Amino acid sequence: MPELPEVETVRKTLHQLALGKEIKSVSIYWENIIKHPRDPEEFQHLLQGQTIRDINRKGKFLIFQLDDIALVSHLRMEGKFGVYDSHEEKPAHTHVIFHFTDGTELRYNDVRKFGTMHAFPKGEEAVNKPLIQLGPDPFDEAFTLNYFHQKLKKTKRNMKAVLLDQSIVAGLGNIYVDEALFRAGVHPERIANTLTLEEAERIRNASIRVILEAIEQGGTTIRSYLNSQGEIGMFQQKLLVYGKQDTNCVNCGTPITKMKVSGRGTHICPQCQPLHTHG
DNA sequence: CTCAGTACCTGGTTGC
DNA sequence: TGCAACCAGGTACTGA
Repeated sequence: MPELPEVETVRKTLHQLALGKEIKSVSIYWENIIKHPRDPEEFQHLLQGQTIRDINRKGKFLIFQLDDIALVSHLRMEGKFGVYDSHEEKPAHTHVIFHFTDGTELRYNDVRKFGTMHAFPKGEEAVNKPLIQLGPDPFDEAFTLNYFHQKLKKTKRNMKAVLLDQSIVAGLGNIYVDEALFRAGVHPERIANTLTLEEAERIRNASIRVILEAIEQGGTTIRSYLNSQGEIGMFQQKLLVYGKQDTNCVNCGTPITKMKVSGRGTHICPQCQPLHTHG
């Protein structure tokens, strides 16, 4: 469940469900999820007795602000958080449980075990990996056209790879990159340092719009089981190219095609997103 | 330094 | 039907 709008939806849900709860203890069933501190027992120790005071987000990262600790978590491909009563049956693939003093618990579930958690003394999360590497969110003031165009000028990678690079702009993933490039009318294999300022502006504007609309819709739910409340997104109804191969483009009627770019499944309208300008 | 390829995992789908 | 290969909303690491 993981691009910016989905993580933001999870954040809002957990803010409702978990704020003010005190962690009594932490159970860890797959240690590789815990990245910092290295020692899982130290991680458990840091969180014990801490109360959840706020829940923030940067890019695709959730940041739980506790009394003295910041817990930074990334859901990667399939990570999910949910708050449950402690006696509710524990589904498969539950790898970390934060037991609260009130008899409820926050569970981290992740079929592919790709997700990550980092715990830091409060304040240190912002100056350490992984957060330190992130560029601005699309709608941050820092994501100016000038900033974006300068970044594009410095690389010969294609636009798909550039928009997936979280150090340039944080929060876009495979779905929203395809949607933003389609709305901007730019082919994903266009080389970044060949883009005009006008093309950069179209991509920037499309990225911001797509992300904001998706947040309003509660994110995108595809290929997902019915799960915790945070997952029910509606933006899949607004997708124009992602997963739409062999359907007709809403602009020109040309069939949407699927290809591989930068190792990722990529959806385009070949008519609206030409790689080379014709006649 | 940049960048393409691979590793990390499991499970659903596709195709022989 | 059986089963191997491929695919999946992501990123860290490796080595050229």
